[in-house]
Amino acid sequence: MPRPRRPLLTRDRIVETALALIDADGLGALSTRRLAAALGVQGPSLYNHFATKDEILDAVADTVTGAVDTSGFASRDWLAALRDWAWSYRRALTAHPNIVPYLAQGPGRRPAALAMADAVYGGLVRAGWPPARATHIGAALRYFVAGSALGSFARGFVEDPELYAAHYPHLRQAHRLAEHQQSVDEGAFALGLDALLHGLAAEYTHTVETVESAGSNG
Amino acid sequence: MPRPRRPLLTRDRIVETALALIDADGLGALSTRRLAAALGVQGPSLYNHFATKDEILDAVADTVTGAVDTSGFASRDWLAALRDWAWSYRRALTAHPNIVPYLAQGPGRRPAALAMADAVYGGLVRAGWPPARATHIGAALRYFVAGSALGSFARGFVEDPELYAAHYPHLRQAHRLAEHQQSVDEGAFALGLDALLHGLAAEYTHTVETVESAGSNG
DNA sequence: GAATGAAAACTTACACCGCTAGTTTATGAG
DNA sequence: CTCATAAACTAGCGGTGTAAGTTTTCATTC
Repeated sequence: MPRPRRPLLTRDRIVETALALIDADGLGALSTRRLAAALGVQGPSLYNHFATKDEILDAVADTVTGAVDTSGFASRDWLAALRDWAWSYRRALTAHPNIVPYLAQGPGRRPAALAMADAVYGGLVRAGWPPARATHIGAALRYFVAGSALGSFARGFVEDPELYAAHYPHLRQAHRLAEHQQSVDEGAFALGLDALLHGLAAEYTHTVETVESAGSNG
Repeated sequence: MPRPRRPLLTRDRIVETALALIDADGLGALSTRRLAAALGVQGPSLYNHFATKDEILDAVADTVTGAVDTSGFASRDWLAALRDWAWSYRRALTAHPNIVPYLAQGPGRRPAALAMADAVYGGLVRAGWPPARATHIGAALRYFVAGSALGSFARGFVEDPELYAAHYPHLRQAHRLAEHQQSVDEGAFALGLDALLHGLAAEYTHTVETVESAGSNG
């Protein structure tokens, strides 16, 4: 089959199908040949649209990150905006958990990740945080969200309860975690996020409001 | 070469060499043939000592996790113990950043990860936290540490400053992040950890101390 | 001490992987 | 109409994890 009258592939169709395969079968199960087959095409044809497989994965990761809502930084106070963003970020990642290990390794050349970082940083600076602090806060929350989406505490626990009872006395009920995985993960996320934001709010009164009053007085 | 008089391989030697290769060249550069060559042996010989490559990686991940110090939970108050543990955990992971993407995906069948979870959970329960809360706190801190070791904010940024200036106004100086990567990451970690612990301390006075006094009064 | 079974190296080989090169033909621009 | 480009193809390279079977040594048992 030579060049077809209507192109069989588009970047969007490739990315869309890749994400569906990753969601269904995991990151390790995505090969260029399998992806091409799902698109009704031979493997190397993908290279007419992307230079490497990693470029495809970057595009997939970017569409996932693109679903994150940072609009709160334009309309709400910084604390509420951070909370909204963190939850939206978490929802976007847990909707496609299999791509998270790839996605979590830095923003790279992915526009959506950079736009997100830009919005968060800008919102915090506008709220009065010193630039260095704004960078740290954005990074800290990203760590927390990415970590929570990547390494579910419950996932990967073994079935046999005896194994835990014998060696790890406090994990006697660990096998129950699998049943409640989602609620454990969400509970841990909610608790950790609240604690983080509580701590940041305290820091804010010390750092920003003190500086502001000192500045207006001097 | 048939069976040698003295075994050429041991599990320990395999794990040690695998970690060295991963540290040097990254996770993706570790193949069974390359690992075997570094050990002076042919590829399939590894399968006399490990059933799969993943089993080797699990063992590597477990030795890294084994370096984490949880002794604080036996000797210090829970807040100090959590802080010590989190820093030790972070140091253990950042000493071998290339294995983190593999390691961060849950405790699985790795004894050191399970022992760590057991120590943290036990320490928190002993301090008076309700079991469910103890689970959540341990998970939340693990999210944060793993996320910080995995997805450095700075790593992966592109060289060209113009690229950022044009599209992401607030990230105008983002290219500088690469220069200060380590200090940004450590600063973000320190700030986030302090905020998290600050929030947990506040929660503790509400949850545990209130319950205890109510219990002693009732 | 001989016999035997497991252990630990080997070689060979399979199916799959990402990707390159070169071919063919349809498209769209001049 | 010409022609470079685009988008599909086929063939194939070097690499991957690992299964299968071979050989020899070690460790154990009679």
